[in-house]
Amino acid sequence: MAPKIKDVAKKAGVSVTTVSRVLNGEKYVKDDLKDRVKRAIDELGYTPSHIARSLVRKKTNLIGVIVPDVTSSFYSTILSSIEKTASMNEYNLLVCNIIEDIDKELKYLNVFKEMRVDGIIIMHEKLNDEIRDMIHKLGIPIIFSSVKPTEQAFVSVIIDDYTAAYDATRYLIELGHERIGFIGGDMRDVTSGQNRYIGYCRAMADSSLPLVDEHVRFGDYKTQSGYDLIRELLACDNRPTAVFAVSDDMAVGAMNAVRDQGLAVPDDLSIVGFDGSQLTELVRPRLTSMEQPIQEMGKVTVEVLIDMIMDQEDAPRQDVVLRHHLVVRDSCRQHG
Amino acid sequence: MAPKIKDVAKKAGVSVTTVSRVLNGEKYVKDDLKDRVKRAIDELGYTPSHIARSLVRKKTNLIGVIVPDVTSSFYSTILSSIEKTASMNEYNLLVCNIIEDIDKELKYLNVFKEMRVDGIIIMHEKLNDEIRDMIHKLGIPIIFSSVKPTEQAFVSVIIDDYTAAYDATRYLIELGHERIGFIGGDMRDVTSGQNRYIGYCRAMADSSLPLVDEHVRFGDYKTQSGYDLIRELLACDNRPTAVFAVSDDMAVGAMNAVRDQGLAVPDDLSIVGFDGSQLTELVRPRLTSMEQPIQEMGKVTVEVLIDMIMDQEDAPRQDVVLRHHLVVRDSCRQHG
DNA sequence: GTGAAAGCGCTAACAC
DNA sequence: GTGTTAGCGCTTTCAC
Repeated sequence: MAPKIKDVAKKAGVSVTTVSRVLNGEKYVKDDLKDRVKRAIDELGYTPSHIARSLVRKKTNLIGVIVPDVTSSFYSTILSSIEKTASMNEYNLLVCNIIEDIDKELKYLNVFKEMRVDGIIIMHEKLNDEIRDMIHKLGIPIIFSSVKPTEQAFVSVIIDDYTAAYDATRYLIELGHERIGFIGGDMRDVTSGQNRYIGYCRAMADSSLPLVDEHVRFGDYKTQSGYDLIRELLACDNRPTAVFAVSDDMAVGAMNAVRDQGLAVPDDLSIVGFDGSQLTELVRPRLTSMEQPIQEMGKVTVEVLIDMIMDQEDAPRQDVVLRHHLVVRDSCRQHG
Repeated sequence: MAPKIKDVAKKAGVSVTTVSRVLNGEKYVKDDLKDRVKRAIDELGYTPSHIARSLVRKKTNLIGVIVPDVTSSFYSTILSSIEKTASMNEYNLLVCNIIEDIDKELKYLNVFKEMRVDGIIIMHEKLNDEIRDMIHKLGIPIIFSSVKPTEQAFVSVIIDDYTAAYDATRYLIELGHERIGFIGGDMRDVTSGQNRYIGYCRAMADSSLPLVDEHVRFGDYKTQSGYDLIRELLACDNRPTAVFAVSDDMAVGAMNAVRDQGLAVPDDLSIVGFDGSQLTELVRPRLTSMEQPIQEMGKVTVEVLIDMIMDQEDAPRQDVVLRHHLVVRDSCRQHG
């Protein structure tokens, strides 16, 4: 069995308290004792048990993270930033990949509770009643990243999705496009579904451009859905000359569909994506996209969460709204 | 504070032992007591502390995972499969994303030790002496996934990289190509560096095709490196008509470089990738690739690791070698 | 069938 | 400065 603190104490000829003290860097230990303890620790290859520590300290330094899909370019990037920031602050991650499996999410939420994680990060907004209920009862600091659930009580780190979508659409309008299609997400999602759709609508209306029902389609943010939806758009008579897709994955699917139909981006169709994921630089033509500050979003999420964890007062929290910006690449061109 | 087993016992009017018994599904409890306990648990919203349990059971149901880069298409997919399998078996994941940071890896290995994780999964083979030493001393079951370190003692779940590379090269040869370039990985890596290179060399030699130094380049598996290396290849006089890249990421970088030079895949250059990641279907032309059974690899890794964890005897283990196969898509064409 | 009590490995009063 | 000891929340002999 692994050596315990008692073994170290015996070997160093001191009490366990003293060992505990040098372990925790307290000062009230004479140098020679400290040295003896350190030597004993080295010789025994002793590593304190985080389990036992957590039990008495009532703090695990664990953060539970619920990710919709780690294989997505957007989420894996934000996860990587979360992990980096957590690690720098001595926190460790318990990762749950839900893939739209509500049972799995509930199960994990329960695991997080059993594990007594110090905080939880959630990156989706498809909260059904059961989940919402569970979250409220948990009594553990929770933060949402990249989404803002309807409940005002939850704190989020997000961008202004409405304005970002408005700006993206506006960009196409300024390029001279008038028939601009929209490839949307799930309208049950407020942040990434509704807000982006409304931003698009508003930009169109503000320029007195008509909203054509046929040019507006909703999917699930994924490549395949972008692919399928664009084929529908292309089949319209009087098809759009430009399209705004609410995720880069969808935009890439759209690009592929255009190409597979023997047409070209941006000559036959201009496309602007959303997220600013790695994909934008990976495809040809490179994808113009409304960029979310993904790295920063992950970083800030963890920092605010740790703040919440440390805060005894449980002070009320504001959402953090980060800045978006359009990165122009090669997937759009001037029209007419 | 969260209710504890004692609170449940009091509320149900039984001893903590009895509560513990119904918690752990033992049979020697009368039905009416069992009911009372269950009701008390519900009313209190009691969830047993995994921490306290781990302490006494000496089992955490935690698996530490060391991933080179979660944002890579290959690793995020295998991670997702690992997470799924672990979760199904009641194990949770502590994820470490190292990004070639050896200090971070050492730190995490230490965290894994402190946390008393039940097992560790490592997905790279760049083990320096310090890490190797640490791993040996750990005394925790360890398994390598997708790589096989030099030490025979470590167990791995892999494909036969040598033969896979041989087969990939062979495919290009059978298409009539004779000047076949190679875009390799890090030659310090046995599995994905050396073995794939040797497979390529052997396939060329077996067909009496010359190995042209200029046509062989080494990088770091990433898109950018594929991009840069292919530009070098294209600059050669008598440039290759086909290229084998040892990762899909590199292959995609290569495709982009070809296109950015005003050339076309596969007309001017045939490209075969390696991994069978999601990227293969995302790019145009779609990428022909030597596919690793990524999902299965993750699944088997976890299953074997759990076997090792459960096994008191510490029985010697064999590596698991899974089957590779070439998936032909649109990035290669017949030559001459 | 059920409960009392010891102990898992550690920290933190409290005493000296 | 250092050591004794009482828990942290649970499981598990061992008695009844």
